[in-house]
Amino acid sequence: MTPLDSVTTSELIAQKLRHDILSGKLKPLQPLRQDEIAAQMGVSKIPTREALVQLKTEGLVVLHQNRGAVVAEFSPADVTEIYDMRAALETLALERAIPNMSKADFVRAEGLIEIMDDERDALKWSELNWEFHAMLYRPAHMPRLLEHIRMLHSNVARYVVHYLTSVDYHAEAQRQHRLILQLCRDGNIAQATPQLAAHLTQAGKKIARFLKDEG
Amino acid sequence: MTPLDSVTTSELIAQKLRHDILSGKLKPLQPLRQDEIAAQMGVSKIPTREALVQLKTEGLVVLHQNRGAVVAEFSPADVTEIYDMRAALETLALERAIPNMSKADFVRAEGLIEIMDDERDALKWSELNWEFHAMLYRPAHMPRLLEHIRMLHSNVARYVVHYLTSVDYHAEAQRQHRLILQLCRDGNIAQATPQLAAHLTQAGKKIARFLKDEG
DNA sequence: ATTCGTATAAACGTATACGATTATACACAA
DNA sequence: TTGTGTATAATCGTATACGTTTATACGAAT
Repeated sequence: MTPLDSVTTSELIAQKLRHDILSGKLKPLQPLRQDEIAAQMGVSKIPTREALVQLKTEGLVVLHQNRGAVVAEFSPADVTEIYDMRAALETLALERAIPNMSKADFVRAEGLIEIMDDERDALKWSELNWEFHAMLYRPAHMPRLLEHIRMLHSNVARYVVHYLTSVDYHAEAQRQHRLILQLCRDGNIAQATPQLAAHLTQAGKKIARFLKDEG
Repeated sequence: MTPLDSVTTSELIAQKLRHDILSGKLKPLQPLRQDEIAAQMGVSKIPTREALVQLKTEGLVVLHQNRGAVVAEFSPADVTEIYDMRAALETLALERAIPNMSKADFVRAEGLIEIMDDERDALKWSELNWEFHAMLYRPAHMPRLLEHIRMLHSNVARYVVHYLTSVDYHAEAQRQHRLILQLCRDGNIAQATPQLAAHLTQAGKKIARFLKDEG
């Protein structure tokens, strides 16, 4: 809007909607009306529409022809599918990253784990969790791969937050994080990747079951 | 435009642009001007913009703030990265699909291979090649996974077509296709998935090297 | 000659406006 | 009461219009 915003209005709206969806403020199947969002943000519908197109391809909203957009809902089967994809892609990323990891990477990863020990807010913990994983994968120097993983992660982040607020999974997750990090330090690709895969598919199953149980 | 088109104008434009990019009619780094495209299609800029946003997230175009869109260019490193991702995701899909394959699936897959034997047009061959691979993965019943694979495939399709018009890779690819299909018939997941991975990474390396050599 | 600044044109991003589609409410008939 | 048709409102999708940003051409200064 103002001449100084170096980022486009569409992207600002997409960021806000993304945040509201991931934090749970906007719930699955909730309709997202263009006029309403535009008015609330003080802009017109057009950047709003472009933001919705963006979020559609990210998998966070679903668009129906002439019937508007709703927040995407994921079935338990969808969640396990996404975690299976994550396991496939993240093991690839880790495998390629380990040979390139530096001492500084290990220090920062360890620092993140320690911060996570004390973080009680589920949403913030989830963000730190992503940052930890991303740190493990960045040394692979595969930007497209990282972006795909980020999108998959953000697809299930809502459910992770929801799960974490009900069940205390932190301790077990942290134990696995420390184990994986140690295997990275050792340069032990052969054990690190299956450990990561197990970490992810286990989490996926837990969350899918949780979703199923609560109906 | 007319009241009868059941698909949105944005999607029509996206389809046309996608086709023109994949077929090589629009070349890497070529600018895509909104006004020009809109005038050429006889519509306004707005659906054109939405189509470009869509194609951006598919990785086929790159958008620069206030400087418009260009057809995405992939470096050799990008191509190998995408093939590595494909190998990871497609082996997952195949592994989950094999237990669900039916006799009809095998018949149709074999039919596709035979059609491909006689197809000389590189673009059409590439489309048939995708159809063959998709057929192997559909029984997995993982729609999100299939969609991700489709996007990755379309990202490199241009370069595959380019490669195929210069180098005769058909015979070797067909041999590998027949081998993989036979392993699927046998229900031999343990051999089918590494064979598929080899098929893909080999193709990726060949195409990346080809790109590098021709500058 | 090269560099810098300015004017002009081209292209982008968004607000407004309007026709088309879908949902909702209500009357009427079975 | 229940179902069906129609009128009305709400919402979507796109064209037009306009201000802003970026690129290009040209002239002045070093």
